Amino acid sequence: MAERSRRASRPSGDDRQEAILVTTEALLQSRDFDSLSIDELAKGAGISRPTFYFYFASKEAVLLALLDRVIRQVEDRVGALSREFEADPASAWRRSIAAFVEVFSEHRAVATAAMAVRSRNVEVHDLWSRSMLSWVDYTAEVIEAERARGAAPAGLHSRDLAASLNLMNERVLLAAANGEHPAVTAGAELDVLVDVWVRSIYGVIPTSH
Amino acid sequence: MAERSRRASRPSGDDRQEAILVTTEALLQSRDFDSLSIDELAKGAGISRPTFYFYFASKEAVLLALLDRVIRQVEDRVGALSREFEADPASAWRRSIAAFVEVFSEHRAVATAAMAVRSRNVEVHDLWSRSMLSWVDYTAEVIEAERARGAAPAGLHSRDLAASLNLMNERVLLAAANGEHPAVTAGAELDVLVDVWVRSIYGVIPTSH
DNA sequence: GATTTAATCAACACCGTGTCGAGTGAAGTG
DNA sequence: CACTTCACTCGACACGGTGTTGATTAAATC
Repeated sequence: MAERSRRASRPSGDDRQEAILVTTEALLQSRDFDSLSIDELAKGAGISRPTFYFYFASKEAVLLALLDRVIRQVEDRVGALSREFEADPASAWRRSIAAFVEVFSEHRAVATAAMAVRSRNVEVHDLWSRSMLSWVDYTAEVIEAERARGAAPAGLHSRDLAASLNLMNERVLLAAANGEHPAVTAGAELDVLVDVWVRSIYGVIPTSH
Repeated sequence: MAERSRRASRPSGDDRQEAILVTTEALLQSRDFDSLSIDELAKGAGISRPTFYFYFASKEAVLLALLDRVIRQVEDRVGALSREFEADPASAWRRSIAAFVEVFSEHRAVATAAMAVRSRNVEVHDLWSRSMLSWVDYTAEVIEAERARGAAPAGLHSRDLAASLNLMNERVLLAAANGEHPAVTAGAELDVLVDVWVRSIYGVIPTSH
C-alpha cells in the first residue's frame, strides 16, 4: 500500500486519492463524520493538509465519492436481478429489497455519514435523492403492473405508496445498522420490510362481518 | 417583545431566554441549523455573544429546548385521544397518526433541525429516541390487543412491526415537510400512512388460487 | 448605604478551514 | 544535456466561529 512496484520516490496521484478514500471510510467505522478533521484524513493518507486540497475540495467531496461507489454497487446488484414477479411476488420483492439491505450493512459507515450530511450538503443530498427516485420509479412501475395483471388490488396512488415504502426502508435500515432505539430486531430487517411491503401492496382488509 | 411593561432598564432573564428560542426557531424557517452562528442568535435576541452563554451552553442546547417543547405538544395531543379501537380501528389509528402529522408540520423547522443534528449530538438523539420508543411501545401494545380480540391476524413480532411503521412515519413526514424528492404528494401524507399502517396490521394476503 | 446576586460584554486563546506562493523532482523537448 | 514543463507538495497566513475569563453594572435585599 505504501510503495509502488518500480520504486517511485513518490506514490502516484491515484494512490494518494485512493488512500484518502480508504482512510476516510476506515475512520468512519468508529467516528462521526463531523468529528473528522481534514488534517486527520491527510495524515492518514500520508500527506499534509494543503496537499489534501489538491485531491478533494473538501471533506464532503470525499464522502460524495464514497457514496457514489456504494450507490453504483446497489444499482449493479438490483440491475442483475430478474424482473419476474408473476410466479412468486413475495420472493421477487424480497430479492430487490435484499440488494439494498446487503449494501447498506456492508457500507454502514458511508451510508450513515451520507444520511447525516445530506441536510447541509447539496451534492450529497442530490446524489442520494436521485437514486431514491429511481428506486421509487421502479417500485411504482411494478406495483402498477401487479395491479394490471390482477395480482394486487387497487389502492393508493402507486407512487405515493412506493415512496413511503422506500423511505421506510431507508430509515429502518439506518436505525438497525447503527443499533438505534427503537429499531427492528437485528437480523430481522429483511423479513419485516418484506412483510410490510407485501401486505401494503397485496393485502386486503377483511370486511367487518 | 423588546421592553417589559413597568419599564425595567433591562429585560428580565426569562425574556432573554425566550427571545433566543424565538429567534432560533424563526431563523430555522429559512436557514440550515449548521449555518446559524451563535452570534446571530445572540444579536437576534438583543444580546452579545458571551451573554448568550449565560443562557445556553451551545446552539445545540437551544435546539434541545425547542425540541422538548414540540415533543411535549405531541404527547399532550396523543394523551388526550380516546383509546377506543373496537368500533372503527382505521379511524382510531388515523387520529393517533394525525397528532404526529400536525405537530410535525406546525414545527417543521425544529423537527428538521433536530433530525439533522441528532447524529452528532447525544442529548438531541436521546430525547428523540425516548419519545419514539414510547410511541413504538404504545403501537405494539395496541397491535397485540387487536390480535388478541381477533381483529388483526397473527403476523410479525409486534414490536418490530411497530418500530418499522413509526420509523416510516418519521421519514415520510420529514421528506414531505421539506419538499424532498422523493416524497409523498403534499397533503396526502396522512391518508398514505394510515393506509400502510392499516394494511400492515390488519391486511390479509389473498391466497393464490 | 452596603452587600449580594443576576446579568452583561470586551478581550483573549483556540481550533479548523481554505488559500497563496514558493519549492521539488520526474519526464519530456530542442 | 540544458531547460522547460507539469504534477505534486507543504509552510505560512488570513479568516471565521467557538468558548472562557474577568472586570463591570444595575437591580434586589437587608
